[in-house]
Amino acid sequence: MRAPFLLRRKQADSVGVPGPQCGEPSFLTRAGMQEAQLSRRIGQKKRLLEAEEPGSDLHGAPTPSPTEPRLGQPASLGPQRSVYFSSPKSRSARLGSEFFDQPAVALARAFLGQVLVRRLDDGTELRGRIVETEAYVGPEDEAAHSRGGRQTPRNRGMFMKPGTLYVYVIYGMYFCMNVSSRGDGACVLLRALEPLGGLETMRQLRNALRKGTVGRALKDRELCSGPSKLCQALAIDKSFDQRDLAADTAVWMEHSAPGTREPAVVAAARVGIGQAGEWAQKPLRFYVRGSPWVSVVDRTAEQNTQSGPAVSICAHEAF
DNA sequence: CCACCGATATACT
DNA sequence: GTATATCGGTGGT
Repeated sequence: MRAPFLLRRKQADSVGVPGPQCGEPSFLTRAGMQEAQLSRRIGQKKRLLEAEEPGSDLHGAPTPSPTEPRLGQPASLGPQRSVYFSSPKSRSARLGSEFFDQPAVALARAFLGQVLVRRLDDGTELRGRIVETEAYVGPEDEAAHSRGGRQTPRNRGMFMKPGTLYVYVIYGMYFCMNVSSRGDGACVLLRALEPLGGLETMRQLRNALRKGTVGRALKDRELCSGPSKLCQALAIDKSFDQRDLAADTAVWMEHSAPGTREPAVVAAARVGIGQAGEWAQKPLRFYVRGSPWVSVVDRTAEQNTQSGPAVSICAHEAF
């Protein structure tokens, strides 16, 4: 049962990381293998992929671009000021540093509806709307990796400037992706996306890493409905740890389309927090009410949350 | 729908 | 050695 998984790993190893990117850390593990593997798979299935997804997926050549200059190009110089009112002309609604500079709870809520974008080495852009997040508020938060002010090589990203990614390995085989917020040791975990573009590539990436039967096709709802699922679907791994979401060329966040209504938000207890005492109960998980893309629905929390459809909450909501 | 289980890197007792 | 911000398969209700 385990054999196919190991086998795939070995094959990927022997193929090796494409590694053309200057500046990419060379200790890439999974995602490096993912992309190597994906390139091969895409080679095989290119026609299939081209048939679907008229928009953004796979317009480029399957060969990886020679370099991926990941430091200091567009975003840091660019149109930082008008994040909220970016001109209709500039296709870039990219969120800049100032957006991430909010306390964890505010940022966790503000993320809902925004679009996470991942550009692969071959130019493929994968997109998903954020529908579920969790806030980890800092050293006082017993459920946070930064509890008690702990700082280790692993969680350093939590203490870096707002917008810094904190990607860590969980249960030995999966990744979770966080964004540092304002406040030392505070961050926001991304838990679920509504996939918007590059779904077939996401399916490939997810399938490539699944153990056991390789056969069955994943439903759209299984692509990004969980913190580690979305990392698989977007090929996010440890090499993304401590990158700047406001400046990186392979991953960034875009403001939701103008005119998009604020989603009704449910506040619920965080998932997978067992031994964190009172902190385990606090409503620090936020998700879009009614979204089918959320990983775990909490009916009780939905009843206790007074927010109905967006129209009726205006008077009462106290963000 | 649910409970159980195994896989297994990292931090901590 | 033990716990963990998970996932997917199996088998039950």
